[in-house]
Amino acid sequence: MRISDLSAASGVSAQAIRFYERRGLLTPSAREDNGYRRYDDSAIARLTFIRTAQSAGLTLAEIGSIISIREAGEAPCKHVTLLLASKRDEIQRRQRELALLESELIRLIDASHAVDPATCATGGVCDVIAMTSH
Amino acid sequence: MRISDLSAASGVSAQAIRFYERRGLLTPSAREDNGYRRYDDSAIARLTFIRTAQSAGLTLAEIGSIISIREAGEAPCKHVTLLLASKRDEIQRRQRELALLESELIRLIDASHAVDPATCATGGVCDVIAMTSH
DNA sequence: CTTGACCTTATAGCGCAGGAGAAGGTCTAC
DNA sequence: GTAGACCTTCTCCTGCGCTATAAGGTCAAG
Repeated sequence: MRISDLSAASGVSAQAIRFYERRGLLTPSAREDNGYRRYDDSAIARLTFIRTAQSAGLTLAEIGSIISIREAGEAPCKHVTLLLASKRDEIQRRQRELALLESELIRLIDASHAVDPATCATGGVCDVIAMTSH
Repeated sequence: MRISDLSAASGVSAQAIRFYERRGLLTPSAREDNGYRRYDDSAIARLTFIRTAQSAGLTLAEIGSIISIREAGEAPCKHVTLLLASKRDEIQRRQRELALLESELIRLIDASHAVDPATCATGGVCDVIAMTSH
């Protein structure tokens, strides 16, 4: 299988496949005499794994760390569990940040209805923005 | 006032101030004979405005659009209200995405407890990740 | 023998908000 | 006169995940 076949079979662009290779996520099983990359079917499964892990919110670096452990002959289970838990924590942190920002925005939008364009912030830029609770 | 004075008065680095200038957010009131930037007190208020708007989730481009309207002699109220509303929508979209991702992660973490490292995914990389609901 | 479809590498760019550093000019104090 | 504290412009670097382009090699069909 050559790179365009792998691309067609996996739905991942050839450029992205080469990019993953540079990141250590997927190595061709061999090279042809002319230097072309050669892949076997396991490459399709590998790309599926990468895309699935991405959809679970993992970065390529994190995905690479899982693959490294597996290729070192160990089971990455414990590592994966820790990774997923820290990702969950990160997302929950981010959710709290967004909730704060959302309520702030709603407050500002409410306040904006009470502002008169004719007299607002003639010295500054915008009175509504200035009402942000810092 | 020179750039380092403005930096000290505002808490914004001199490099960031120059960066804002390139983005059209803050122009020095004049240049000294030697080319040094000169600022008056309104620059402090302008930087405070920029930082406040940033904390409300606006990008520099969006902040610049508000400033442009004000400098064109108009009140940016309507524009600001629209901007804040679309920002709120964007954040709510992002919140929904994160909530989905969070429940997915929690599901995977739960499932990971049932996996045996000795027998998991010997052909692939990781069974837990593969359980992601696509 | 040339066209066209593939492949290779290397490099640059996106958006976002700056930070870091080079290479040089300027001004004051000692 | 020289140290050092400013200032100027310029370009590159960061993280993230690619995409796009250039410049060239390879191979089968017509």
